[in-house]
Amino acid sequence: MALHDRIRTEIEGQILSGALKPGDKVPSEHELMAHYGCSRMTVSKALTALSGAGLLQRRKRAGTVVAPRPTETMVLDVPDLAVEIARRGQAYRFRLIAREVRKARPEDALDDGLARAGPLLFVRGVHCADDVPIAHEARYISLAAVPEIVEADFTRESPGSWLLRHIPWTEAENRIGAVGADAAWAPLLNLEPGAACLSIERKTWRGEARITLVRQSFVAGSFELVARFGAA
Amino acid sequence: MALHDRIRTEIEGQILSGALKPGDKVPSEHELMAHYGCSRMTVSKALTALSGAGLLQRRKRAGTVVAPRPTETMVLDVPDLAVEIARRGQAYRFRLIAREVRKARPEDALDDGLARAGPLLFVRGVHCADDVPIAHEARYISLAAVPEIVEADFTRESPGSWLLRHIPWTEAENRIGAVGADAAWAPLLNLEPGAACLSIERKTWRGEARITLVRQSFVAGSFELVARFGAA
DNA sequence: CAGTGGTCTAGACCACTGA
DNA sequence: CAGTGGTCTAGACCACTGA
Repeated sequence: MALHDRIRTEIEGQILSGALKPGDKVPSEHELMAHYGCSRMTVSKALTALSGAGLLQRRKRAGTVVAPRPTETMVLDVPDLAVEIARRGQAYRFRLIAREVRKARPEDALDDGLARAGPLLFVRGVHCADDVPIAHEARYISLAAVPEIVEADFTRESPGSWLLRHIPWTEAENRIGAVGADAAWAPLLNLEPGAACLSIERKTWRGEARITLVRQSFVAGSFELVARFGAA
Repeated sequence: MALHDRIRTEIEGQILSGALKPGDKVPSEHELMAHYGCSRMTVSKALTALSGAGLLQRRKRAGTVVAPRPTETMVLDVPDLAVEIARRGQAYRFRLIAREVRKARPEDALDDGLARAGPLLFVRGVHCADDVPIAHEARYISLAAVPEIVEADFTRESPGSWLLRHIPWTEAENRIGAVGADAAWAPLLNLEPGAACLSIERKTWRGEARITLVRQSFVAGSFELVARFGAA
C-alpha cells in the first residue's frame, strides 16, 4: 500500500469512526509531513483525494476541516435492460407498438428543452423477458439532434440501445418513483389499471444538445435498482 | 484553470465527443509532457483523476487506454426525509405505531447478517408531512450493535435520524422498486390494498457490524429519487 | 502578514509486462 | 529488456484569507 493511500485511509478511518467529527480541524500539511516523515506532495495527494470524495473541506489560511456530514449520495447502478435480462438467463425482446414523427403536444408534458427542439420521433413499445412483458416505454427523441434515427429499425433493437450505440449521452438525469398503471398501456403489460409500477423518467443530453426523454414503467417485482455507498 | 485541469478536461472532451473511443490508446505521459510542455507530475495528476473516474484504464508497459464504455453508474441523491419535507415547507412528523424487542422470525425475511445478530429492536411507524401520511416504515435494528437505542424516544425523532446522529453508517445498500400496498399497513397511509407505492429497502453497516434493515413504502407521487450523471 | 492550501518542477527509483 | 505507469522527494512561487 502506497504511503499516500495509508495517510488517506487513516484519516478516513478517524472520520468514519467518529474520532474526527464534522467541523474538526485536520492537521495541516506541514504537521502531517512531520508526522509521516514524507514530502508535502504525498500528504497533499491524500488530502486532495479526501476533499474530492467530499469528506474534507479545504480553505486557504483556515486549514482543512472535516466536511459537514458524510455525503448522502450513493452510486446507482443503471443496468442496460437487455443486458440485465440476459444476465438472468432470459431472452430480451423489444416489442414496437407505435412510431411517429410529430411535434410536441401539451399532453406529452415535456420539458422546455425538448419541446422547443423542433420535430420529435415518438416511440412506444414494451420490453419483454422470454416474451413476458415487464416494462412499458414512451420515448421522445429530438430529430434535430439525431436526424439519422429515422433509419433505425426498432423491431430489432430498442431505441435505448440504438441511441447508446450511435450517440452516447454525456449527461443524464433519472427521476425514480412509483405510479399506478395507466389504462392506456396497462393491457400491454397484462395489468389492471392502477397496478403498482416502478417509474423511471430519464432525460439525456449530449453536451448542450437535448437528446431524448423516456418514461419507463416496470411491473412491480420485475426489476429493481440498487444503490450503494461504501466499500461493500 | 490549472494546467492539470485543462489536460484532464481536454482528454475527457475527446472521450465524450467520441474522438477517442473505448480501447483507443491515449498518449503516454512522456508524449503529453512534450505536448503541454510540463512536468510528468502534472500529466500524471490529470490521467490519475480520469482513471479514478473510470474513463481511462492504465496498465504498465501497455500504456493508457480509454475504458470500455462510459460507466453506467449514476450519483443518487438520498435526502433525509425530514429535511426533504422541511424543504417543501411542510411539517415533518414520525408517528410511532409499534416498538418491540424480539428475535428474528422467518416472516421478517431478513438477511443472514441481521438474522444471526441476536435480539433485534423492531420499529414500525409512519412518516407524515403536515400530518398527511406519506410513507410506512418497518425497521429492524441489531441491539448487539446499538445497545443504547433502547433509551431512544421515537415519538420525537424517527429511528433513521436517531441512528444517523448516534452511529452513522459507513456502508449502505438501497434496493429500489415498486410494490402494491400491503393490507397490513395500507390503512395507515389511507390507501386501498394494492395501491402503487415506491419501495426502498436499505441495509446499513458500520465497518463489519450489521446495523439495521429498513423497508420504506412511499405513497406514489409523494416522493421521488433523482439520480444524475454528468456536469448538469 | 503569516500561514494555509494550490500548483508545478525536475528529477529519482521502482514494479510491472508485452514487444 | 525497454517503455510504461506508480510513487515519492525537496524544493518553488503563488493566491488567498483570517488572526
